[in-house]
Amino acid sequence: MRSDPTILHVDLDAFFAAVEQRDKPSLRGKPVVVGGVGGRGVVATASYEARVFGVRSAMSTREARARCPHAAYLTGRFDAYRQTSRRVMELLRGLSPLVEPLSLDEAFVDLAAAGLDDLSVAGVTAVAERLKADVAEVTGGLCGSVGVATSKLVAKIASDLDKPDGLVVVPPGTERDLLRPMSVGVIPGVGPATAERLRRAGVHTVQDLEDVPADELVRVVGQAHGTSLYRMARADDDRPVVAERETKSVSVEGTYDTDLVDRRLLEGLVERQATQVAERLRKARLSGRTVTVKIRLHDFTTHTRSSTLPAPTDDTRVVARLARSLLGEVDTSGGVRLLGVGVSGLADWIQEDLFADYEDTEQAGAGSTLEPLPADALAAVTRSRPWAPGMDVVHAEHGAGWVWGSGVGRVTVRFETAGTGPGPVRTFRMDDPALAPAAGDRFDDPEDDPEG
DNA sequence: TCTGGGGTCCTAGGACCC
DNA sequence: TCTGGGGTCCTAGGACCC
Repeated sequence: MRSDPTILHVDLDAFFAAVEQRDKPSLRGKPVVVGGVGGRGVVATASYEARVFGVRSAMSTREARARCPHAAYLTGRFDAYRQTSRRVMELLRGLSPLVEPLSLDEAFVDLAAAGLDDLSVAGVTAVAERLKADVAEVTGGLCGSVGVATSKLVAKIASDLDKPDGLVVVPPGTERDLLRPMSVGVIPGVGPATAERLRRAGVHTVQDLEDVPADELVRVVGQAHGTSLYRMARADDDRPVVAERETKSVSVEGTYDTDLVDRRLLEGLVERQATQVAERLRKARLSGRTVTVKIRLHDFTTHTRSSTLPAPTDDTRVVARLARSLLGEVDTSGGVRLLGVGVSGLADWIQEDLFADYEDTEQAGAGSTLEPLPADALAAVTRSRPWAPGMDVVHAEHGAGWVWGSGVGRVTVRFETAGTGPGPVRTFRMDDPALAPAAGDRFDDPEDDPEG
């Protein structure tokens, strides 16, 4: 916790709905609900006019319609939201170089990095007031609620206290008194499940939480959560504002209006999602090793199946083939309501580096000096693990490697050096096109095989 | 026909290695 | 030959956030 209130949290009020009302004057002053409008949609954001009728985020659209039939129900226009968000984030970065976006409509700003002379309560209040006016100006009239405090925890809670269009600065030294009477649910990370566990232990307020010893908290909610809660209960939070955060995973999922049973349809959908994920990976210049499919069945039970490749990929065919194969490991005969495909284990080396290697090899092989791929290279074929489900494993005499590209009469293999990641790329002549392996196939080194 | 989509982080068990 | 601990990686599931 800092000695001055230098952490600012901004949260744009009813953001998606506010953008819609800004862009469509006929919606101003009226209930607006943005979210899924299909049979299984949920509310992403309700305007304050709709909240009067009890419409809330995460509520099913069906229920929202029952509560507020006369609202305008809109699907999201995310490009517009992103554009507006970008303007706000740029504004914040003009205030301080240290800005941590949490989502399109929320960010922390580190005022200690802003070069301000006056970090008193009055000083940061003036800064926050000016910021709110600037937000309205760059967004075309949107409101943001602002909290300023000595920590992320308290700044975030403060921004929520006077919504909409709020401004709360918490004077240093008053944090614990502010939190004590509040429900434990105000602490980020305490959701319904944790709140229920705490309730059963007799803990309802932050004050109650303060009275629980650390080891008991760990027993009730686990190691990481318990130690963190022990500190949060005391407003003891020194988490820094972090500007850059690495992407850890990329995924696409979809919920269908009716439960799907047809295998061919499911396979087609999963392949399409795999294609979208791979496209997004390439666009972001990322590649990843672990492919996961997510399957939510008719009864809302959710299953995931994942498989990790020896090397990262952003290749549509590799992701699609693996995803389809993982789908096959789950019994979907009762009907599927949601399907998803994700890639994680993202690599710190990017596509550009691979292309550099690949193109070098292509040029090196252009003079028809390619070595033939030995006939026995394709002797053994396995269609299951350990390498990866759905991938053909082929054996070569040239060490362990992955087929990186294959074309007519030609196959390119990127070899691996055991344990150290990507190795050299080599291209071989493929004399029998019928045997041509596909990208993602693995060439295994027979000398590694204990059975010879 | 209650329950989105895109993420992050944690836990727990097993494999494997030293 | 047996016992054992620690670390890392992988997988599955779950809680949580906006």
